[in-house]
Amino acid sequence: MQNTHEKLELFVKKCKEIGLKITPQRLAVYEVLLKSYNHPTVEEIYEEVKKMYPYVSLATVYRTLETLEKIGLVKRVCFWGNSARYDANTSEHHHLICEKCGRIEDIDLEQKLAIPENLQGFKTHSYSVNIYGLCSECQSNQQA
Amino acid sequence: MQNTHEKLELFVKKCKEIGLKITPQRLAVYEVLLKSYNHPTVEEIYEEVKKMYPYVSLATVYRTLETLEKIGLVKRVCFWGNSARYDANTSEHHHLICEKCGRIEDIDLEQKLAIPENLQGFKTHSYSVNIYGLCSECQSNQQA
DNA sequence: ATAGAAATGATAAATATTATTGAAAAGTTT
DNA sequence: AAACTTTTCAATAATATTTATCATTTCTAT
Ligand SMILES: [Mn+2]
Ligand SMILES: [Mn+2]
Ligand SMILES: [Zn+2]
Ligand SMILES: [Zn+2]
Repeated sequence: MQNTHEKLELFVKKCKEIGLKITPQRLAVYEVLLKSYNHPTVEEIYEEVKKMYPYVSLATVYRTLETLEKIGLVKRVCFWGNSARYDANTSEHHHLICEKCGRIEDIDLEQKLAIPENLQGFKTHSYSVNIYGLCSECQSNQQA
Repeated sequence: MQNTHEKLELFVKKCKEIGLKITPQRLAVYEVLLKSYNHPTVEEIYEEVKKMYPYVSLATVYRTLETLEKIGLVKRVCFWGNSARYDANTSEHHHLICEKCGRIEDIDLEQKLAIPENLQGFKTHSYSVNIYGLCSECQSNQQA
């Protein structure tokens, strides 16, 4: 597992390769996402970035996330609620989702699925497992 | 596997039990979803319902889908794009998603995952697998 | 048939996302 | 370095999606 600093260096390297400019905003958006483990919404990332760059625009955050996704450094996750959430952890991993509050946690599943490369005409390349349930907090709230 | 008619009867029965009124709009929305196997968006369901009830309101479709989900007759799926999609197939099954065009197909995976009832404090109750790839149509388009 | 409760339709409001645009920054050529 | 071209930026406008409001209609039990 790489640390934030190494990941940021990788980002800089990748940008140079592709010919993307390394702007403070891009770095800030990526850094915020690297440091957050709760799969934040665009709005949440925006609020965090604003602490460093108060004049940043929400549209810039949207654009940057789109760019980061395109070059494969972040993933868009969208299993709950109706706003997109992002994840800087691009390694194959799975999610535990609270159906009450929407909390999304990473989970490392030992069990692996063997997915055929071709399935119903699709050429497959990855899979993800979402496990649904109630987080501990929501469980205690429900009892009350 | 029940047919549409049986499912609609079950719906009527369930409504009576819970005290929900059986309105033509509700039946129409559910019927449209029962007959569609492509996980349509709300807008798509609305367009279909309008063919039967030209004066139906989009808000009613949203409301009805929410109600149907609440009583467990439909599921909201949201893995691609940024509008909700619905599925009247509530049995445990999984999905094949084309990352190019967003097509979502059902898939019957023989492999099963054994999910512990308790995981990281969560009380789990179900899981779903999303397999990502390119549909056959998008594969041929890409070669051109 | 009537009354009361609940649902609908039309529309407004709220959220979420994308497109546009002019300016600034960076890169190139001379 | 100046002039020119290209890329990116930020702000805003525009669009898309979802939810709330409320007067009216419909459903259901009596
Ligand atoms: Mn994750
Ligand atoms: Mn399905
Ligand atoms: Zn929760
Ligand atoms: Zn496709």
